[in-house]
Amino acid sequence: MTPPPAISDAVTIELNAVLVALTENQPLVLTLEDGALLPSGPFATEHPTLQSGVRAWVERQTRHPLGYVEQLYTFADRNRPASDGQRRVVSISYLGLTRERLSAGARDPEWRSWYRYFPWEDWRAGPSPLVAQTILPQLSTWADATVDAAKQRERRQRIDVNFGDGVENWNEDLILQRYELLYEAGLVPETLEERNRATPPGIEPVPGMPMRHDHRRILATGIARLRAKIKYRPVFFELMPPEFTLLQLQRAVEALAGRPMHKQNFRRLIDQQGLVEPTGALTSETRGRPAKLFRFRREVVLERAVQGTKLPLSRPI
Amino acid sequence: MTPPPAISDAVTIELNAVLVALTENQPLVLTLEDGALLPSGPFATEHPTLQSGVRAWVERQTRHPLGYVEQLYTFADRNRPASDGQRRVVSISYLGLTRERLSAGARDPEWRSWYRYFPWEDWRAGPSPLVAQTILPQLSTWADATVDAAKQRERRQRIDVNFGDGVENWNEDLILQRYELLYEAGLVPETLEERNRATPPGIEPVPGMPMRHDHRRILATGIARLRAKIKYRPVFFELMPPEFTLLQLQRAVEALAGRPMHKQNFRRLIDQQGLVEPTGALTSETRGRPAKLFRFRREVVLERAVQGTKLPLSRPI
DNA sequence: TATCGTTATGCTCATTCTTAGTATAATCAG
DNA sequence: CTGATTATACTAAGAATGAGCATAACGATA
Repeated sequence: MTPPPAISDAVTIELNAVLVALTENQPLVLTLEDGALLPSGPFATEHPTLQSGVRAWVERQTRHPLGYVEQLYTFADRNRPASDGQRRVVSISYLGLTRERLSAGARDPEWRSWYRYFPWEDWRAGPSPLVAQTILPQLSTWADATVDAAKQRERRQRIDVNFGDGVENWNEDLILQRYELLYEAGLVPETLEERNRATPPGIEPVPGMPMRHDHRRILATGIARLRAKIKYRPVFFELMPPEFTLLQLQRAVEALAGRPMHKQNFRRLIDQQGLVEPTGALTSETRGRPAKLFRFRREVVLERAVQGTKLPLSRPI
Repeated sequence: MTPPPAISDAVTIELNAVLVALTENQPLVLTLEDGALLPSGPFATEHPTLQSGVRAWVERQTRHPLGYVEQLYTFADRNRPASDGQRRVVSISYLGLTRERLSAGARDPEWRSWYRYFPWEDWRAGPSPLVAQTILPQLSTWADATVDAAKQRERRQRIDVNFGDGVENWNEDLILQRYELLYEAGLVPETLEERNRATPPGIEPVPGMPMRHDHRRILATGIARLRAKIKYRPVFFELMPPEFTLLQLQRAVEALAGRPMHKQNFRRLIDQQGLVEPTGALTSETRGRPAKLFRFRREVVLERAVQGTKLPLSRPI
């Protein structure tokens, strides 16, 4: 049932990482070559496991310990097929969370806000005008551009599910599906190279940086996973400094989720679940009344494994 | 940053599948060689993508269309390291749901209830006596068997989180963690071969069939993913015949989740969410009052993509 | 120094969701 | 005809959620 693999079926493994950090309320991702690539490395024989392979070269590159690592997805890259005698490449991507950032301002690697790649995903200040003003009109045109009535209906429905009406029914977890829809509609290029070709007439490309290969898609996958995960596992503490105020914590979660949250309810949930404990200290870095400092109660991750976290991610806006 | 991979870093890809079907309220999984292996196949050059590779050989083997396929996990098998000139094997596993089963009663491949591999995971008839009577006592012994007080506390906590007290606080999603804990405690063998060695004194092995390599772990991963998934995506319809009664649907979900559900609330949720529509027909295959037949409203998967399903999986028992 | 803007924090209230039923209907076996 | 069995409608209590009011404590500034 498992015939001995032929030589030609040998592949090379490439590891990709979506490394996330958080600074000044911006969700950052580590990039190379002017933001065009995610860091990647080979999976070599000396690595006992895949995950240790990732940790090894990431920590060597960033010189910072990786707080949390999780496998994202594996795929055989269609953009780099088995050709000219090269072995086929299989990419395994990982999501990593890290508390501190590499030398700020460095060019390569460089931390960039992920909203530079997906500007329409930032709804922290309310519905993104990009969606209502640029994306939806063009998607609408795209939906109408098919003669097949059934197909037209299906397109409209997909648009509706993924983007809502531009004001309501926004689900931040659908970032990957939205990206794929935009790509299908020809509104975003799949790769940097593709962007350099002529833009079809009548199409105004949606803002947002492309990357090489399928790295932008991998990034979308990582963000999607993280956005989904924070709803049932308090992984966001991996991105926080040892001590923080509740507002800082809220801003961090908002940065990841890309949407605002109700302050009082956020606090209620966080301490109802016993996720934090006061350090006893206060801070007055901010302007108003000084806030208590808290630290994460790492124990609860064990205790709570059963229930998970709940976040007041204010329902579909 | 990505040095050209050396020849020695070439690997062979193996695809594994956890194929699930459902018959007479038993969750079935497709196995080979007397239940010792999950079906697996090579990833060959002719396959454009990984998923199409899986579909290709699975459908050839089972002669049934695969309703739903999802990638599970990728890992470099430690049990089959690069040795004697062989290339290292990287396994990519998939979860597949199928509506019909292969020739019933066949020996190879053969459908088996997954509870033969994880008997303690079946709580449909209430708390599994295996947990309270066999597993917990032995885990308790294991926890005490370390002198390090901190470690002891940590072990106790893990046991508590994963198994509850044998009666309450059972979370069906933790099947993988439970399996890993049992393995760590030496209560289940990792492989078939391992079982054949001498059992340590004082340890009564927990019932449940082992498999070869790490296939039992892969199976646990698949079940865990499926149990988690049905809570927010109505994938269980992929396992149902075209028409069914609400009780049949409930029994199906219970078979997957391994726990009983509240009948009235189950129905309420299912139709509140518009997941089904009556066919107009009744059935009296059962003894009592005839039940309406329903069919799945496939459209809602699109409409509902935002919200997902909700199931009255009666809270931690 | 009094006021204002700003942030922190405690508390309430209406609404919705869940859980756990009770009650009644419709069939079959005997 | 009776009891067992399954289907289905409906309800009451409690928990969780979403939204907001009210008050506290600070710095800046008039």
